[in-house]
Amino acid sequence: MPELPEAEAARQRIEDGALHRTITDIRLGEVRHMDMPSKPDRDRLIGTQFTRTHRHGKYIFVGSVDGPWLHIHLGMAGSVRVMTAGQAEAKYIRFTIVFEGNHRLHFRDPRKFGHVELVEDVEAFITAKGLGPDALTIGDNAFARAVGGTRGAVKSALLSQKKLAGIGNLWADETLYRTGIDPETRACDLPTGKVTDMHRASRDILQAVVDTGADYSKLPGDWLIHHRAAGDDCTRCDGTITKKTVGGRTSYFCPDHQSAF
DNA sequence: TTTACTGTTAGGAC
DNA sequence: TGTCCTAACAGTAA
Repeated sequence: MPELPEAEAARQRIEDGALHRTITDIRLGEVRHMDMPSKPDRDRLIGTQFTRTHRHGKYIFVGSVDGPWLHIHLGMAGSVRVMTAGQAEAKYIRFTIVFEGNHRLHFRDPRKFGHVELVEDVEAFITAKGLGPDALTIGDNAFARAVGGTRGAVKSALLSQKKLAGIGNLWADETLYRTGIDPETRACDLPTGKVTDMHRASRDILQAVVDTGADYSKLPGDWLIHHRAAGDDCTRCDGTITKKTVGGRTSYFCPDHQSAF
């Protein structure tokens, strides 16, 4: 369920298990309708080694010192695993990098919303995509500029990768739940203090999820993530969790303690 | 069998 | 020109 924490966990797995090994082969699985590197692009990587990783929002990059970067986006259901020789293949593997000794980096994506491509320059790529600052490292002022001024629903602002890169549906809801803000509130109507609260909350939430390796079962029981069902009891007041579509996304919130401004 | 889904983006409305 | 919203993408699982 990939948002920033899953992308960071994936980057870490790549960092730990896929660097400094010579690439001997690249295999594609069933990739109809998916964007994947062309044969010439794949051939460019054969014989090289990855030496570094980078992540911006939900976008993952793996690169060598002077070669191109491989960009992986997990989409809606993608995941990355490093496998050693002898480990069984899973289903829905779309892209495999084989290293010497049959060490493998797998990109698994049942729903095929993810993609993989070669990128020459990470900064230029981020600029071209129009991505905002990374949600984990953005400062107070930049956050206020990015999210504070817009006229649409505050939840839509949090979800906009152009304003702020990395927050998805789940952690946008979690942020608003913790800060007591109705997801439909116009961002420009929020008092400055509330915008700061949102920044702190989103950063703390994302960092906490990253710290668990994006294992939701290790997150505290009073988080909204464990109560995303209409009719569940609110864990912060006597209210009831309610479901509503905001900005085209399913949103869970508590109308009792999440107020409009 | 029907419905919902964590992300991104093209295209249209305002 | 800019901002915002909706629909569509593909496949699975409840």
